[in-house]
Amino acid sequence: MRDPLSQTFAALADPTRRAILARLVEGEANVSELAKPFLTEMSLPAVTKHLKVLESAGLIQKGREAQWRPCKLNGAPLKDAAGWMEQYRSHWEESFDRLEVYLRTVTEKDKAQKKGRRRGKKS
Amino acid sequence: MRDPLSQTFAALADPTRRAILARLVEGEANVSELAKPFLTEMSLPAVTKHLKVLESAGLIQKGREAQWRPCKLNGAPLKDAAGWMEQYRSHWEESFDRLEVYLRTVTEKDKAQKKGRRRGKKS
DNA sequence: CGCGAAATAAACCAACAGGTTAATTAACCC
DNA sequence: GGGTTAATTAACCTGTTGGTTTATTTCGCG
Repeated sequence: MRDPLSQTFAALADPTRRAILARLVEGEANVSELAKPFLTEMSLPAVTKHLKVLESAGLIQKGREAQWRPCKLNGAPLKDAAGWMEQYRSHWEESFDRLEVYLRTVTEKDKAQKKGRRRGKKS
Repeated sequence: MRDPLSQTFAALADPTRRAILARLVEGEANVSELAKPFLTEMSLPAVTKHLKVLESAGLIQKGREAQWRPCKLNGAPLKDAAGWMEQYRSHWEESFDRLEVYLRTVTEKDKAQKKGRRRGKKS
């Protein structure tokens, strides 16, 4: 049993699960509705497993309504994940490396060279 | 070989690797410096492997200086990760569920007026 | 050169992830 | 009760992860 943050990131580290979460933004859906887009690539039990991963990471909550299991998104764990990332914002928001920046300007100059005269410096 | 986003999240889904990134915020460090805090829990080759995961996820860059491999943080991949998450901000920032909101207001009223009028109707 | 330090590579292993098929549970409806 | 649908469980398989220990590479230095 891992720590919650690890569990959250691990749950997000799969495109199927991310797609499920994305679908869930539109609103609740039961298992077979969620599974529909994936049934060409994988079986229903496979989706069930993905849902179990999401659920035990706390990213979704599964209810029960007769034979259906309506799933809904729970964003709470993302808060901690985003919080952890926040600490690195300055490292991605620009110029996380002077050399990188230097190379970018050089590249732009190369491209613009044929008639270069002060092009925009960031696309 | 997975898609970049999955790779990024997978790399973050381990506390050792997150700790290494956190350390790297302070500045560059070579492998044995990075490994030092973990050598009670695991061997050096284990750390090397973690670094390889981080590197192939693009989260660090490893240079070479004589027999040292100075590692530096590269925040770029976190940008996409944070970008993906952004879509869910409203779901964690509050009121991702009406019941939740309802309960919160109830709680606030409880705290604020210490003599409740109209308590919750469902447990 | 030869030694010591930094780091990686190789070979191996246990545990887990992600998928399968087949069987089972649970609920509805006639 | 029996059939149908929704979903899960069970048993199984394969590839990957995260760790180990041992050996090897690469460099600086006296």
